[in-house]
Amino acid sequence: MAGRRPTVYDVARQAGVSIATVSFAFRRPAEVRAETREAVLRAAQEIGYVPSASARGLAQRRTGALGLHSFEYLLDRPQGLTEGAVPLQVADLDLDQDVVSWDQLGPGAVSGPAAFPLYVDEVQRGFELEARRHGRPVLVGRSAESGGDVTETAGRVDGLAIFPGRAAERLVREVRLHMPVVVFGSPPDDDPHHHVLADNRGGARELVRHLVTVHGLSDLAFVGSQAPWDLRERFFGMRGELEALGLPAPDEVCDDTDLVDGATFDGVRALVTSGRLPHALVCGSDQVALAVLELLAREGVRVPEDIAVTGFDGILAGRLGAVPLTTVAQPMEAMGRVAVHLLMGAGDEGGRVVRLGTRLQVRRSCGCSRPPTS
Amino acid sequence: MAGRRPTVYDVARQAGVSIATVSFAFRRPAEVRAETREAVLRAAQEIGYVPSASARGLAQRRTGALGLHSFEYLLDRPQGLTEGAVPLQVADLDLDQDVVSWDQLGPGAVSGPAAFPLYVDEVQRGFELEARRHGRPVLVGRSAESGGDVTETAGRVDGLAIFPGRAAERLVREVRLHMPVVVFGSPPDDDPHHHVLADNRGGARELVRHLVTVHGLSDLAFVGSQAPWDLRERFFGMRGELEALGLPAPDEVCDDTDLVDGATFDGVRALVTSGRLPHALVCGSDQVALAVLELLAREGVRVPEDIAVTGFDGILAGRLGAVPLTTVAQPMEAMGRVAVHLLMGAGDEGGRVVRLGTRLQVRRSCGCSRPPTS
DNA sequence: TTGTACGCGTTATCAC
DNA sequence: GTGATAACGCGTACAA
Repeated sequence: MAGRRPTVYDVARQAGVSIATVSFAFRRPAEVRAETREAVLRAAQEIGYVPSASARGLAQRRTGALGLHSFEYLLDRPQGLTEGAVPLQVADLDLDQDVVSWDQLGPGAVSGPAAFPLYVDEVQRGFELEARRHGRPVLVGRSAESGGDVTETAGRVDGLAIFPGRAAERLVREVRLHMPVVVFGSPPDDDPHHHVLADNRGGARELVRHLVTVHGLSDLAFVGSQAPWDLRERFFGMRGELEALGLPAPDEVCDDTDLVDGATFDGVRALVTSGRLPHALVCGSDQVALAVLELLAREGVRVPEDIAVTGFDGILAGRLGAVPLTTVAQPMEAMGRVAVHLLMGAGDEGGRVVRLGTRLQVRRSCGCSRPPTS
Repeated sequence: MAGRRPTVYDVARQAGVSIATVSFAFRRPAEVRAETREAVLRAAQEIGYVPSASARGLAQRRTGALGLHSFEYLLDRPQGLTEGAVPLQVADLDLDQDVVSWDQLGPGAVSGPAAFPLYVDEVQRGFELEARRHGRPVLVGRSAESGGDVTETAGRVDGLAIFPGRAAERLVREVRLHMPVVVFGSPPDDDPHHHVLADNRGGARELVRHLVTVHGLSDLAFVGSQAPWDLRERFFGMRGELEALGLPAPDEVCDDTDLVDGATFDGVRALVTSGRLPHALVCGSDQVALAVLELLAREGVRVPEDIAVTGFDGILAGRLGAVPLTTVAQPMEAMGRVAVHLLMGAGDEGGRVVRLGTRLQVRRSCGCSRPPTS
């Protein structure tokens, strides 16, 4: 297994040719005599030659790979929708047993509700699928919100898609990467990057229209931090639709909790204890909505009987709880695919903005008993 | 955006130092005078310097990344559990519209039942999480079952985990990669690779015990190709437990359909039309089980009233159908994490076998009405 | 502390 | 068709 990795020189010696011929045999097989080619390939096979992507990348000035970098705020527990989820500590396991029993693995081992793919994961899925269609390997990099790490990822790829996360929006705007860059869900400023985003305002408006016109709810409150641009857009969308419907719109969100470990949701909690609940809590994202559902359940508030709750994103976890979540779905796989498409478009010079439509997904948490769509 | 990428030479010139100093400023900041370091970093920032991983990898003889390569049989439609799923064709989209409406995206856009993460995806998730804990970027490569592509992935990483898929087992055994390698779910032969696998026999036995002792079912039939090693193990496990319980065990599977596009399941179909159904269909994997459930539903056979159906793996999709699937869950996230752990263990020389325990997940499809576990 | 020079394994441009 | 040989950008002895 170990030992020095064989190089073109080793193959050349083994086959009795020069390194140029070896390179040709691999890259332009047609321009090499058949027997020489055979000999080279056989030699390579025998000694276990694996071309070094580093050397190739250096010589060609391109790596051939595409990158996807996420800035994450829940760094080592992205798998947990709720607090307290402890990732599996592999180092603590005794792997030499005959069978490492399930019980030793703890909750981090299984696809429980805490292990569903989140927003980023579902977009990543589309990214990987599309990249594979182009024959490109994908490099997945993740980091906390410091800037250095993104160049770490960037150095390995020919094009990069970025999830700026909660607070890296400015950082991403400033970084200069000298390669095609796609930014997800971030305001399309005058930066040189491509932008792929969902129609946040439109989606929020459609959702609000449903709550108002179908369920007759008029007193809506928004839950979710206003730091990320897309959540602000959703709040604006909600206000815009309320006004368009002739209803009073709140000036502020009722709870701007940031979804970090141990988020308390004081605003929602205050509403509950005051006993003056609004008709609906419009949450800025599915993850926020799921946390709110959990909180309400603990407090004995029934959804949707006592109050409606909605999300935004359309992640799988929303379908699976005791109260399936009404939400605005983003076309996550499509967003990932579009990002690859933009990165592969060598011609254009960046700065494109692709806005994808959303779809209202009516489930139980808004009060619909027999959802028209699943 | 475009233009030549800045190098250490550019930074050095800009900062008025030598390239060695630039390199030091990044890699051993302590050994460089503070002001020089500042100057270098500022210069780098200004001109948008991104270190080339290719050059670095070449110089250090290691890339710093870990790889995960899957051989897949459903190459461009891994998202579909059923046939006919057509992936989104990004190239056909007009991305210059104000908003690309949802309807233009087609079914490939959304997390529908056809977009759930499959076995490979869930293991990959654990792999990525653990890799990030070690600060390693992950390179995801996928290919059909030809051998060349795996070296393509291998050339880019310091350690590689491989899903051999349906038929690449032998190929993987023969390839010599000169780096730590982990193989998932493949027989632990005398190859130099590490192996991470689930306790297939044990899991199958526990499942059969449940069917026999709790539900009183005795006539069990196995569904699923016997080409992959782990499916064979599961069939052996089933037979072993039946014999241990004093029941007759089938010599052969009742249907060895390979799960490819347009799989017909003639064996199952024959049982249905003959009217002589066994008590239970023990399927070799969840994906097979879900396809069988679909077939039975079309044929008007009720599950679990007319027949019990079980799976193996524990993928999310199994929880979500009309009839939630009783299955044997593998600790998929844990398997991914363990793989990284092994790849990072520089000391040992390969050939370790880690077998992880499974867990019976009782849901509706076996006939349990109020599942003891979710 | 900082600079010079060589090596890392490929690709590609030339001669032959 | 094949063989020398010069980049490619960075790390790092070694020298200064």
